[in-house]
Amino acid sequence: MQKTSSRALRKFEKSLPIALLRSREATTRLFKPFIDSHDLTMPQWRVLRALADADALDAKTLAERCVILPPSLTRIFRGLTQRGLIEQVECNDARRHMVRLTERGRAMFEDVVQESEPSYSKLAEAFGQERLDTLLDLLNDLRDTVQTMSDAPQQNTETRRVAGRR
Amino acid sequence: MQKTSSRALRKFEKSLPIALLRSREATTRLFKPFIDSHDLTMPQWRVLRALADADALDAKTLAERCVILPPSLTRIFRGLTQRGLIEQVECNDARRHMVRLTERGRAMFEDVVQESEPSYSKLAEAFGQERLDTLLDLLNDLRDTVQTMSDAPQQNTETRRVAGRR
DNA sequence: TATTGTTATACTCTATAACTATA
DNA sequence: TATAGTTATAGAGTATAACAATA
Repeated sequence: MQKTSSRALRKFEKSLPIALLRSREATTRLFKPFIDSHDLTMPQWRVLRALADADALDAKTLAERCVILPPSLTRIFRGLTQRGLIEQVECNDARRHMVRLTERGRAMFEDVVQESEPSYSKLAEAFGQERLDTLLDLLNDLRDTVQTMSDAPQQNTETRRVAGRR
Repeated sequence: MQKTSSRALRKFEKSLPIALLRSREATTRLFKPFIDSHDLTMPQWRVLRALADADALDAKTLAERCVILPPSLTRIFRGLTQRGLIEQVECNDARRHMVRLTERGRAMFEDVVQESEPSYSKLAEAFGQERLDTLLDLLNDLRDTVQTMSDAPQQNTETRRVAGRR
């Protein structure tokens, strides 16, 4: 097995943003019940997930990694702090709002990971672990590529005029 | 070039739903200006995009393809119809709300495609057309795989107990 | 009786700007 | 003067349930 593709894609399926959205929707639907059962929203879960890999992170980093705008993050901090899942950490730079998981927060994170593991294994088996790894690599590289493009958007003056409206 | 991966992924980057979200966010940011300049929201654009590949589609199909819930789609139909971009089509089954692009709608679609083409080309060049094709195949296959899993979620009774909370 | 879509409602997220505090 | 984060606010999407119309 391990085919890369067995059928031609319809035109609609060649749209990258839409393909990403639909794949995410399907994948999320698979794991969302485990998030829901702990009364977490998906953005809240992303914050816990990000903090689980780090000792502590500031709001700016979390906003970037979790794709959450600062105003939303402020609200999310409030909710997670009130529930005792995260706590603020002192920081040299007093402007920064640094947070980390509490013990309770880490326990909840581990619970969710453990409960969703069977679904992940089934997915890895059905889709292929190798292809899953390839997909993750491509996704992360794509993001890096686009971000690099955005950082230096006007390197090629040849293309500049094309952006103009008719 | 055309490397599959040059660096080890951080733990956080191995989360499939999050990787999909971040890649989509980056990709969308690249193309969103062209949607914005026509006063379209992303969901509205997805509807136009889906209709551009078909003669006419009903609400249910559009909801699935565009990842939009029925209540949102009702509102989107209203907005696009008022602007003369889509129109209702008669249908044998009177329950179905079938729509298609108007000439004006198709013209706007073509405008957006044409204006965003340079950005797409730059991305394809920077990321590699082959890898982009591979990514699209993997994304669409992933979606199919998950949907198949969801259709028959309890085939393996061995895993059923694991879903229980402790 | 099942399906399709709309309406109603509550909540959350998105997005921008204005503001505060700190560097 | 620039940066980090919060507050305020408007708008759009998310999600469910209840309903109407049709099959």
